[in-house]
Amino acid sequence: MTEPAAARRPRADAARNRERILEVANEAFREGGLEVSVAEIARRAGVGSGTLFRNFPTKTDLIHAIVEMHMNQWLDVIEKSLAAEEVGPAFEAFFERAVLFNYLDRGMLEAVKGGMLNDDADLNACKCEALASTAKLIERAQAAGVLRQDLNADDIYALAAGVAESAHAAVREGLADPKDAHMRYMGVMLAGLRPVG
Amino acid sequence: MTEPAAARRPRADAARNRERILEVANEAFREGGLEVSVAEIARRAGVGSGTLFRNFPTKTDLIHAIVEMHMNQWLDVIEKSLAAEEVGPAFEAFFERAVLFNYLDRGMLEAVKGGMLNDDADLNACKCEALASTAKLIERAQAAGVLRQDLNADDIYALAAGVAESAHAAVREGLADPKDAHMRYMGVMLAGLRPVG
DNA sequence: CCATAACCGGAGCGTTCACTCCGTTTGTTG
DNA sequence: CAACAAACGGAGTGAACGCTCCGGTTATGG
Repeated sequence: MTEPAAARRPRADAARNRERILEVANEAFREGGLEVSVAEIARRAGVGSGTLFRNFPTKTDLIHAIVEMHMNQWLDVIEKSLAAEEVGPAFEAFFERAVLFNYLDRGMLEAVKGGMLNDDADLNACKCEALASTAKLIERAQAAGVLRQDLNADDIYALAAGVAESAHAAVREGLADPKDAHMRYMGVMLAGLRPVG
Repeated sequence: MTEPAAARRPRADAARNRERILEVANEAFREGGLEVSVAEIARRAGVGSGTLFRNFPTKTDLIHAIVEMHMNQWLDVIEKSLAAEEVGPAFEAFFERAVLFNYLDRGMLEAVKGGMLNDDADLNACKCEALASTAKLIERAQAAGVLRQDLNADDIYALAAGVAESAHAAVREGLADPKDAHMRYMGVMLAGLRPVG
């Protein structure tokens, strides 16, 4: 009986390289979108492309790893929002963070728009968990009378992505400072989200 | 004294090919975005790539021609909206068309997001004319008390693009039928656009 | 300190893209 | 209808991309 999946700890330099690649790729995708080349990432990380592909056999694998990282961070955000006391401000703060999440990271935005969360089993699990938790948050807000009844968790994310896109447009046209452009249309959208009547 | 820019009328088949290329490219970019290859467009138009490049020396030139076409159509829409009688419904109908305009054409959306309207003098002129006319429409709506005061023409287009993006997200998640997805968040946005108080 | 396996870098491969070049075909004109 | 310029099409070019391969290097356990 050999040990089939012993998976001994990797060499120290290898582990360091893997972390550095993830770090650099995250930054590169955030600023330049997913079309940043693998060679460029390897160069910035100070490794050869061979090393990169040993850790992530395809570019898609690398992207998936980073997206999963972000999804886990996002799950934390949702949990913290669920723990908040006042329902109304909690929902508004949550929505702001959702817009910011979509606004700050070009790569993540492109990954979600490309349907990447449905391609991978792990990512899909994250997505489902996020949607379930978000649904709770939304139901509370609706029960408290601070959110329209005709919207579900998917709608909220779709709208957040839209506001982020509007913010990008505002930056492009010189209407807003990139630092706080995500807030430019927050007032409009929050007004639209309140119950009618 | 020779005639330096006589520009004699092109051959009949050449004119036909040029029109067919524009037609096919328009459809291809609308459905597939700007990354559709030039070879693919030539194939669908039933011409060689040489013929395509003789009419449009670069891919960018072809895109510019199509974008200009759409901008002229859009200028007509604005003029018609300005001619309408009732200010409130006119503005809402205009905003719906703006969302639809961004929703229906992937290529156009990408071109605008890529800042293409600023790269070319003709396109920039169209853009400026559109913004000026739209500003009139907006000022009337604001004067009639049906639109927030803190938004200008650029803002309205940024918001319309955002709603279109949200609609695409809704289609992706299976929330809406592609045929009328652009209407899914219209109620939310129009509520947000009304003056506060 | 040495043997060895794990790890490294980057040259090279196959593909795709925008774009060019040129021998052939075709519409036009007198 | 003939002769010519205009237009055609598609093979070919160079650059960029994701990815593979392998001879050299280095961390690590005994």
